[in-house]
Amino acid sequence: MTDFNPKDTEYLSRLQDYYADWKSIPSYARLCEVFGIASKSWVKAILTRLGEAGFIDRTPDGAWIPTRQFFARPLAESTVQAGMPVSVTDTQGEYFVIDEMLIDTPSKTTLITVKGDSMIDAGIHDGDVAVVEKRMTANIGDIVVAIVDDDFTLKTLDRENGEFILRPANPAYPVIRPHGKLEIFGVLTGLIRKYRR
Amino acid sequence: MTDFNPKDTEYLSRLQDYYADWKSIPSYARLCEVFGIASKSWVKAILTRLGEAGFIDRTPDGAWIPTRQFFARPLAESTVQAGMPVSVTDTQGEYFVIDEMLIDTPSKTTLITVKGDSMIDAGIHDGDVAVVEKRMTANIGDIVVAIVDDDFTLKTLDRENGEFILRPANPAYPVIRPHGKLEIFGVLTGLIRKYRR
DNA sequence: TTGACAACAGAACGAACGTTCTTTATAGTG
DNA sequence: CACTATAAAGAACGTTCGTTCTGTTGTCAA
Repeated sequence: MTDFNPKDTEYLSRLQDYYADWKSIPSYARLCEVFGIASKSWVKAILTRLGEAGFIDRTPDGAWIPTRQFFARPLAESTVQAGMPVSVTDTQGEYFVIDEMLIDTPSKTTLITVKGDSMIDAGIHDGDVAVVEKRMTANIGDIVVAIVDDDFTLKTLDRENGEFILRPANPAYPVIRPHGKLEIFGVLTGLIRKYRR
Repeated sequence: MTDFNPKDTEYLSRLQDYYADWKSIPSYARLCEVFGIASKSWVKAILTRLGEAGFIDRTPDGAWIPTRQFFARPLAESTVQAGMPVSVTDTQGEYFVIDEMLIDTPSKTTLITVKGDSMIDAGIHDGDVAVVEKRMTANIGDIVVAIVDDDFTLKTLDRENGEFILRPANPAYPVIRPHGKLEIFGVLTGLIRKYRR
């Protein structure tokens, strides 16, 4: 078995292009066309090398699947200490898939556009998109989407005199003390902001 | 053939969760386990309905693949007017793909982890991930990643007496007045935050 | 010019896969 | 109770898949 060589880079990009189109890694027979070769066994050798290089992996069933590295978005790190900028260290080898980072359980995750500035001190602005994992329990200190009197609100969950309360992150808004029922709709697990360009 | 019914929603969720883990749609046999049923033919019936509902499709080879709708998640809208919560309108039919929303030009986009709190008043916290589109020009008012004296920093671009300056969004930090060269590395186009769970 | 190795091609084979058809269980309805 | 639709189980079958083994071609160096 030979090592991953520059020629395999070409095969990798062909595979990436196919995957971008079809969102799946096809059979060896179809990969012969994709790679422009005629030998299934050689396709297997190529995929094995790509696998050893960390771009693809296999399921317990033996099916080839892309890894994080396959989607390859470089993650750099800007170190700004005490306001004085230090260099961006291009963290080689570290990769990052946005959807995967933000969403663990797709079926339980909802996105909610935030309206209002009642959480502005927590860095949550009007128009931001909140990533909310639907569940009925939360911990003190979590930012939650709560259902109070049949209405939804995004606040920090806290406790006062043994009762749950909902704290805004803006002194201009009052603490919500739900008398009676407090239902949790979900917990804030992520935040997305888009700047107009 | 029956219509897509509420029970299929459960099967769809299972499939989405499996796909989130393995990035592939497995064989009917494995889907029996995933769905918790014992019949391959019924799995096929389910997938056919999911296909007719637009969540999955097939390649020319017959392999099942996810569609855009498969990844898209519902975008709800929480209207919080003047701090008083109003109901979440579950915007039916509106979908949202995070990667696609945040990244227009993948090849020019870099992700940078933010360190420090010099932009905290702009709602950019320590540990947030900045989505940066690499380009050398920017407009006044844009939040930019600038290269000052061979160092990188995230600040708002402004102008003072005909000279470019970099404003932090935190009164505790000084305005940076680069004497001489000011290079723009890129422009902030998005922001991602992950809350620990 | 020969040897060695990398880069494929091709065939053979058993296992797994998708498809189709038939049968069974469950739930609702009149 | 019988009838009907839905939800699933199960078997049977031809095709395709991945795997393995062997054969061929090209290239470069000694």
